[in-house]
Amino acid sequence: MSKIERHNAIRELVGSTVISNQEELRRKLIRRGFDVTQATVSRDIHELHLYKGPNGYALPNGNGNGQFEEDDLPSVHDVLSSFGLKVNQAQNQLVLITTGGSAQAVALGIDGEDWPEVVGTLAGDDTVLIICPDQKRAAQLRTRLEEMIG
Amino acid sequence: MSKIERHNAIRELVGSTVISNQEELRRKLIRRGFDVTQATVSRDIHELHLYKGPNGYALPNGNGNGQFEEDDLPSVHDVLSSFGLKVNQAQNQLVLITTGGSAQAVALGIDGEDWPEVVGTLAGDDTVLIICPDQKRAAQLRTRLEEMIG
DNA sequence: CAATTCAATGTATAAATATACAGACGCAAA
DNA sequence: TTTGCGTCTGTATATTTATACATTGAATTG
Repeated sequence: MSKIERHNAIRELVGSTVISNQEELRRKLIRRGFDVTQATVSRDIHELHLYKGPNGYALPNGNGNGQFEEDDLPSVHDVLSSFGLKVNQAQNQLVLITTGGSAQAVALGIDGEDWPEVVGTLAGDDTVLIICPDQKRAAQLRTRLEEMIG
Repeated sequence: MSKIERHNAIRELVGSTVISNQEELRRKLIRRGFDVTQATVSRDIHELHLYKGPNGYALPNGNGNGQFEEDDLPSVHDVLSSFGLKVNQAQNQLVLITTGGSAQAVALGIDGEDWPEVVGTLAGDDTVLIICPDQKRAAQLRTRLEEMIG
């Protein structure tokens, strides 16, 4: 994987999660497939002009709006087939398991669709919580997501 | 000289000069009559919530970062009117959409109120999930939140 | 008054971060 | 083909920062 891709990943990570130290960032990068050492992470932080403050690392322009700009949303089909692993349902909620570090991208893909079955989404590292209006529509969405995951 | 005076001196120094590391800050404090060690400087930096970035240390608002003070809970009305966009309800759950990166500040404001309608909150980047005891109280809270958002 | 508590600080060192040096790789020129 | 150069990265370690523990001084308590 390229350095540019790694920088993009770092921007996304520090923009969406709290990263307190370089080791934490390094581990998250490894989970995304970037095999790097602390030295490389330090250099990346320098090159990206990141700040470190009370809440961890941050991007220069504040707390970093979402790394995927509004006009650059990933296709939901692409991200689900690439990163989606499994969907579990609990009443009106779906829990979507993704590959490590991909939850935010997947959530953005889902948000971009404006599906009526989706009230809202919440992304962690490898888990997306999807809130649906009711149980029936959750089941419908689950079927759709599972088809996309393949 | 008092700790408060030292903190004021640090604020002035990092606001007016480039301070790249704690030893440099320590030396400048000594020149102003504050006899301190690196450990004390580190503690001061933590207490003042300073950032360290490409140009050295900076004050919390120095780099345009809009995060709120940790020991100063934001007023829920302030954060909702500033960052709140929309509230959706699904059964006993409310999904509050915020501006990018503001979900945690908003959740903090809500948590600080100890409302009986709030069992708990979960914040992502631009989404806060609020769990309520039941559907009726979720509807009540939704109305209140929407009034605050304006 | 002595004892206790608390905040602040220094010392020593653990943890975090930066960087010198060497090697690998790709590319272009000779 | 070889050579030179630039970029990138890892290893080892230098530098910077955070923190455990002990001490001090002031205020409070019995």
